[in-house]
Amino acid sequence: MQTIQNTALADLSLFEARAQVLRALAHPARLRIMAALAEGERCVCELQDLVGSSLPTVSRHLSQMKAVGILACRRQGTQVYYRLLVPCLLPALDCVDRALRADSERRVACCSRPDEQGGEPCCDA
Amino acid sequence: MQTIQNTALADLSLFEARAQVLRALAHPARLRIMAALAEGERCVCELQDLVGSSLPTVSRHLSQMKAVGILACRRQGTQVYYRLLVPCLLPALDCVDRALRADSERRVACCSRPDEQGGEPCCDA
DNA sequence: ACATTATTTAGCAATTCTGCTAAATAGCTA
DNA sequence: TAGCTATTTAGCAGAATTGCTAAATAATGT
Repeated sequence: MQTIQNTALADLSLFEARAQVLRALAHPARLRIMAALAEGERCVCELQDLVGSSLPTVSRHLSQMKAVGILACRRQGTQVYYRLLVPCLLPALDCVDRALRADSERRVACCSRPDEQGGEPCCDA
Repeated sequence: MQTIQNTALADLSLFEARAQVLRALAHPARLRIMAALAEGERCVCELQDLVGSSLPTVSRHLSQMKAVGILACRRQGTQVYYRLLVPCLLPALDCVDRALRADSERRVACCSRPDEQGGEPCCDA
């Protein structure tokens, strides 16, 4: 019997694990941190300047990313330097940007009519 | 100047917009849906069987993904078929899987010592 | 030991997300 | 029109996330 879920789709924990990684990325401050770490390791205080939140908040963002294995850190004196462990995430985020561009073009294409005499809805239901 | 148009990603900073797309992915049910739609469009009822939640819940997951522009839908009779709009997200998710594998290997490598006489912490602080 | 700097942890209030049921809407057919 | 199926919307309660301040920990130097 061949249902939709007989490939990798049936594996429950895989999807949960993927979701955890994505949640660890899905925050503007954490994405800002990712972009900074793309250029090399940074200590927590440098990252605080970047994201502009309180230091404990930045520290927790870093912990969340470290907990799912996308960052690592090393201590040097009193400072802790974080670095990116999964470089392929950067091109993956590029795809997110492509999605954003495609979406905004689509909105312009279907919503920019001078007068609104049209009967059908702007985008598909 | 822009029309008021609905939403989501139009007037946000780049990092906020990216985060919204990632949040739209960061749920096991939605990732399951993504995997199914990788093989072609599916109607809502098929996807309900796949994720096993109530129909309204599945519908809302789909709306969330559509709101950020990664899915689109078309109506055929009483059914609504959803499809993937941003195929490059699939290899991007592969990178997430690589991150997961790397993380689990790292845990094995640093935590599997027969006896725990070691003084230093298992992984870096 | 004490002080200083850098970072993390605890704990709290506010917000957001999730999944449900009930009700509304959309399209089809008799 | 009414009746039927498929889907969406509304509204609620419970859970998770966020950002803060205050307190704890870590490494270093006096």
